[in-house]
Amino acid sequence: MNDVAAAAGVALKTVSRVVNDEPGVNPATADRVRAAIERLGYRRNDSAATLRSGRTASIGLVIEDAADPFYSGLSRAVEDVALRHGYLMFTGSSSEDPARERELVLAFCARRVDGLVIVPAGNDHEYLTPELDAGISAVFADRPSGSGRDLDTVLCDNAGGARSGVAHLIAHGHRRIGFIADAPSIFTATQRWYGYREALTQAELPYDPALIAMGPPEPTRVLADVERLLALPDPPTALFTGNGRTTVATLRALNRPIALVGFDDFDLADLLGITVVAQNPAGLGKAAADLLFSRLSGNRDPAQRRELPTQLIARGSGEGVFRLF
Amino acid sequence: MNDVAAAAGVALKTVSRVVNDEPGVNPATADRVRAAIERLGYRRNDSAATLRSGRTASIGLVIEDAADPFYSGLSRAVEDVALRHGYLMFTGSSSEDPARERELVLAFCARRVDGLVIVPAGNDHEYLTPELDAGISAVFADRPSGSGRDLDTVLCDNAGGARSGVAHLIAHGHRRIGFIADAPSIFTATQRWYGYREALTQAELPYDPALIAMGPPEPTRVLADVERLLALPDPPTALFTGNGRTTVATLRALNRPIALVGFDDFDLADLLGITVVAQNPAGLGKAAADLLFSRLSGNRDPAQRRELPTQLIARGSGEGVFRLF
DNA sequence: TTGAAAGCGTTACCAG
DNA sequence: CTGGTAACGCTTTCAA
Repeated sequence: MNDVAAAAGVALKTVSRVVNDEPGVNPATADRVRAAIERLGYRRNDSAATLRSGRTASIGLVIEDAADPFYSGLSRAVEDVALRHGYLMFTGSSSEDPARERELVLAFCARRVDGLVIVPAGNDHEYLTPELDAGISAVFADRPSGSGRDLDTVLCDNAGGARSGVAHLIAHGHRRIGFIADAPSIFTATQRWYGYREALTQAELPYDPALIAMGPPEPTRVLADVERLLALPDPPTALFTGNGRTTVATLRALNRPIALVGFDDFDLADLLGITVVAQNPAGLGKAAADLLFSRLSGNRDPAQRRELPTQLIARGSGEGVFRLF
Repeated sequence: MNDVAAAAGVALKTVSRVVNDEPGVNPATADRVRAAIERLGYRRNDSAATLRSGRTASIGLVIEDAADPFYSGLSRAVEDVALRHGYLMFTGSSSEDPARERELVLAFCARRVDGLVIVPAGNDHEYLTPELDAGISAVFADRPSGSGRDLDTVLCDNAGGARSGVAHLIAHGHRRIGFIADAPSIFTATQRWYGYREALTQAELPYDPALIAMGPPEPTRVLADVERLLALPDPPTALFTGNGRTTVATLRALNRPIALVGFDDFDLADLLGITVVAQNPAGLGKAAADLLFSRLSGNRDPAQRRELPTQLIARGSGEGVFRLF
């Protein structure tokens, strides 16, 4: 910038004004400066600007896995909002590891991001307190935090969605419905389990623990659980699966038709004729990012918790019409 | 850092040494410094470190769309390599818009990233020259650049993959094979088209332009093209589709069985029984990132171009066994 | 409309 | 092993 100033025959500050589109520069002078910038191939060093001004115009996003379609949809939505605000985005995948989540978040904070969107892998967010005190804003998406300061949170209606999916199966005459989902340690899995039970209660159906299969999302585990459920003396006539990965693993594990509704929509579910309770990953990301940017522009309201609706999409597998076998 | 130094009763420089794990600090002194750091909740400001040292320990990744499974797989692989090296990653989606690609890249450069992995949306990368001169490393992934300096490039074997897929259909007796793909302006589409023609030539089959349908990846366009091909007086008995999105759009457009092989594997292709030529997005990302980090650690060899192999996975649709209809 | 000087928080360099 | 001082490239503040 010094060189540019010298080349253009103006003061450093004037170059700064031109670079930042600040008002109050003679157009002719500005043109001269811009010519010098072009000629010297000058590019502003944002680190220096950050150091002085304290604002980086960047945010950090921590998700579970960038390669998972649900989180990549969320990620793209956050990115779009950020870019519209002129912000850049750091991304990191926690792989469901609280320590890695923490490292990523703190590394982003050391880079002095202005804000964070976090899909919590862990439950404890005390480690955020010093950063929040230092003025960094943060929003939780997809899952809430169990501890630490009360922060903006955007979730989907997990319990309600599961309730509607299970109620749909009940409406089609099913009385024994298997529930296959992630481990209860995962917030969303527990909420959907809760919705499953609510639907049974509303229909005055008994709750049978033998029909519940919650555990890690590995295909082999799901396969074993599907086989266990179907081998019961009084087997389920329908299955409700707790998320996209589980639905797909279940489909791969099945070798004969059975009524099925899955939480999460996924690509090609339409061609396979799978009835799903769809949530909206992009909507979740957009809502979280919008909330973050309202904080960044000064919103000091109490922390809010938003819950996005789900949508039941009937495609056959929940209504006794099977394409897959 | 000043406060920490005061609290620990040492000089600024000593704190810096402790923070950066530099050798030559008395362990007792170091402990005292660390205690002060803990007590004051101090976090190093990376912007200032960057300003002084010139290294940011961060890279930028520009892909076509973070929500696309192919690019999200690539993205996750790049991220893993970066994190293993202690680097953070900026991500941006170009949406196939050269101007947006350029803006993202230059914004990353203004943040003084040490390196870039770029999936080119545009063909002209002259704009990179000043950045490269300034010492930033860059690697192209998935597609090469048409102009600008010769840079490391990682591609998959597009022509060879298409050739093997089409040859597979020919081996199963097909003599008229439709080719549905992205517009010829996309490098990968053109390469695969080339492979398609090679396979015909090798089998001494005629090339019929009426069987070619290249254009934007919109479902409506694909639908129209599928209908056009099937309505030909001498319609194709098989289709070769040029990428994952096109394959899925084609499947949605079909209403009766026809032999089909698609470029790109995708989730659930196994359940749908779709034969594909699989490329490896994670492998592409890893190779590109490895190449970038070898440059960052001083490798000054001439730019290299790597081509990753593809793999034909037969699942039925290419062999006359259909699950979908 | 323009400029000069101070200072952001760190690391580099040289001295002790 | 430890410390002082300069400097990184910019923005802020104040003055002209």
